[in-house]
Amino acid sequence: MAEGLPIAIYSANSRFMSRASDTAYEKIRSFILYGEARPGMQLTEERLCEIAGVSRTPVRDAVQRLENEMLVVRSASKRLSVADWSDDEIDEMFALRAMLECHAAERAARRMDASGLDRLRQVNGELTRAVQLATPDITGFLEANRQFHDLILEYAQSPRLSKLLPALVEQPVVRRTANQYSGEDLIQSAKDHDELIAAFAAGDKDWAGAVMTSHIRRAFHSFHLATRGSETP
Amino acid sequence: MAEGLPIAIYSANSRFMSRASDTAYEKIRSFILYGEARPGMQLTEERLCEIAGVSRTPVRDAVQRLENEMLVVRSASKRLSVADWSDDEIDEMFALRAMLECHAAERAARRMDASGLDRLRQVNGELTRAVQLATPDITGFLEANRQFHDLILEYAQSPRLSKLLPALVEQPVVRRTANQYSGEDLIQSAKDHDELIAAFAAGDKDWAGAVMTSHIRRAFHSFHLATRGSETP
DNA sequence: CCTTCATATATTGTATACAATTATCGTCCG
DNA sequence: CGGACGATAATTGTATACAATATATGAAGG
Repeated sequence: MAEGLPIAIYSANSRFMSRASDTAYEKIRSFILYGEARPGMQLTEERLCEIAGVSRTPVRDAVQRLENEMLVVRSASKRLSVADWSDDEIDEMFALRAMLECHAAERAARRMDASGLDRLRQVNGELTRAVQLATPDITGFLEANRQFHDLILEYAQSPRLSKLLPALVEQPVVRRTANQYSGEDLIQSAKDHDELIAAFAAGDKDWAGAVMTSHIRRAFHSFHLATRGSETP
Repeated sequence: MAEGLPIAIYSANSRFMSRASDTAYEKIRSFILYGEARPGMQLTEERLCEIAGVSRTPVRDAVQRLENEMLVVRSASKRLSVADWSDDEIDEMFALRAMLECHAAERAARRMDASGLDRLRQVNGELTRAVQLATPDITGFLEANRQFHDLILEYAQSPRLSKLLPALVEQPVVRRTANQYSGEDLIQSAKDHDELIAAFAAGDKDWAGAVMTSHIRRAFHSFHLATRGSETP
């Protein structure tokens, strides 16, 4: 991190990584999230070495990280496989995420300053631009969205939270949800962010927390609708 | 685990561990929590090898786990040191723990069965016996307390939660709090557990959640009083 | 044909040597 | 005297060989 102190990392992948264990982490993660990996598929360390192009030592390092994020699971006999989340587990991820992001927003509301507000406004400006196009720019939306939530986590100033939250914001779920968003949903997201900024500017932690909670829970229900039809959870 | 499936592990140390990386984890953890380690003290992998009596490979494995629990921290230049939690961080741990244990209790309330209730009653019987002695048996209390909360986590049936919670229940804090407990506080703990069991028996998730929240927050305030005097957080 | 057990194979776990990086400390120059 | 620079030592990162463990295979016995 540039500042040299514990800073929020919302997404699991921070920017500048050069070590073999980091590239292994990135490559294996991509293989699981966007590659040929399928839920439940077995993984051997040797296979992962081929994918990552490094030896087993850094691969094992990367695997332990992925295990913590529960992207890979380890059987009783220590064999690895790609995680296969049940519907209940995904619901639980959203529920936990809603709680923790609400808490983050509350803390951030108490610690926000003018510079933070500026940065939030700028990022949400980009987000708004991305979603107001004739054909919304989903990738641009996702990146700005990540930055926005990352900023809040930074201002929450809680190393614990910064460690816990990333494990609950898994890209496959976020992406699947975003792809199903209607243009209207995306615009509502931008509006939520605007309201969050207003709550931060007012220093009203309860307001900020409430907006964040409904923001996440709306995403939850969009996801539900998109992946499982209209049954209410 | 006996059942062979993902089961809650409330305390970070499960029972039967034989591999070098596991013994390394245990030994280093004890060194930090109960040994000569001091907050901020620098650690080298070589030194940790001596402590654990194994080579660097399993030590590095153990260190990564301890890093996740934030018992050790890594500087920008990758050097290790014993974590030094600020007051705010400890407060934050209690706050997060209260949220997540409340959530666990709510889930457990929906999933509790007769066998679970029996097991909870038995464990809390042991806890009650330990605290009703003329000179309370703190170690016995801690062990029964751990088992009690562990059982709830097991019945919450949330692998995510089982992964997140242990990082928030660090023994130094628990122990320091317990040592400061008055006999009356300990007896109140046993009563809280009785009420939790009642809530579970009734299948009332809101009741269970509320009791759990006040249970944790009382511990928080005992801790505050014991370590920082009467200032209200 | 099914089960049991021993052997072979695959896979994970550990130690160690070496490479890369970072800190330390003394020296030189202003 | 103080700060920049460079050599040396300390520390972490990676590859690889070997050990331990788990799974698969297949033959023998019922």
